[in-house]
Amino acid sequence: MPELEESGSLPAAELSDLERQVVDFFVDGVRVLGMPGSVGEIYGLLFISREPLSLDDLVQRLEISKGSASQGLRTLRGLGAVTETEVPGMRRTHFEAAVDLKRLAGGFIREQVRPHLESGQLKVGRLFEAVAAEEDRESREFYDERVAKLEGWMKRARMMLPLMQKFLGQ
Amino acid sequence: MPELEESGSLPAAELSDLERQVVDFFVDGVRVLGMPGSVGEIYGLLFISREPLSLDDLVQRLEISKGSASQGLRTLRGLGAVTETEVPGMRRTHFEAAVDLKRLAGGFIREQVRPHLESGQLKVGRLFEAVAAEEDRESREFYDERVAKLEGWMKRARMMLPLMQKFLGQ
DNA sequence: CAGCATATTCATTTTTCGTTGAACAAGCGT
DNA sequence: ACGCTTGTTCAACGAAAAATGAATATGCTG
Repeated sequence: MPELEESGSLPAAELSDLERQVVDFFVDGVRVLGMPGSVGEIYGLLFISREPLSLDDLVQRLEISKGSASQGLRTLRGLGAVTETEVPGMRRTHFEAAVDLKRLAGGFIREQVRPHLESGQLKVGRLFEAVAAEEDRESREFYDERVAKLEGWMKRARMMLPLMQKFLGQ
Repeated sequence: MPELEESGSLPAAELSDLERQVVDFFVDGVRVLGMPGSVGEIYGLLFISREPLSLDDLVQRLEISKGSASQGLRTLRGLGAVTETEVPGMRRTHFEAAVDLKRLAGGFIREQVRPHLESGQLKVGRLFEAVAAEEDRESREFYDERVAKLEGWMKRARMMLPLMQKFLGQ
């Protein structure tokens, strides 16, 4: 009795050698960026798939839970790293990987980088207030210089973002 | 009986408001970069200290274990983010924060970024081999295009490093 | 609108990662 | 050489993050 694999919803073929390697590549990649490995698995498999995959495809082929798949897809959608596509005649929604580097970088910066830079800026503001409360003049001057340096670093970081995007954009 | 606080090695003053804020600022900062919070605590306190601190100073003021302090300092030294200084008449070695952005960024790139990019490059090489093993011509062409795209991304990432360093340098 | 297929949520379990602290090592001063 | 101060290592522990899967929600389709 031969095992079928598609159309219906059956035994879920194991990942090929190539697929496994690509998935692992992206697992490492997203880990470096501070995201859970399952996000990398999902993006990796979509990246190397010739056709869009459904949530259930991902669950079966990657052997992860529906919960992980759902949450991972939400994250990737938020980043603009996957897009939903309607596959004619199929009910469930399918996903494919966005492979435009500019878009990917933009999503990451928007979702993961900017929020930190913004909250950092707020904190620097509060730091200046804390410095002003210092009584001793020499200490205050030292602290002020340090916090000013911090402010400069943050400014540079903010300036670098558009630069990066420009560089990555084709 | 008044509590003394310095020279000897006694009760370890609590962090001031300013110190606490700076420490927290760097805890967040290094977390974003994927490092343990204690590394941020240590760097933060050194950053806002007018004089170099010993390992024991860090243990007492931050209320962390010697183990964390030792390991954190090792990490920071590896990054070039702290330097050892000899304080005359004191046996134990003291540390101060390096506050040159170029140096900090360089250390981070060298220790944390480059290794990943290099192993990534190796993996892309193996991916091309795996693609070559694909029998079906159309599939092979698709896979080859995708892996080539990956290779391009890695190349861009490598090109961006010197750009960043140049931008951050002075 | 009943019944089924699909997707999300979230309390619980599992795994990963960081911290602790005691044991150990290194080296200075007497 | 010995004791004492300082620093490192590492097994065990604990906290935090991720994965799971059952319960719940959503919404087609007939």
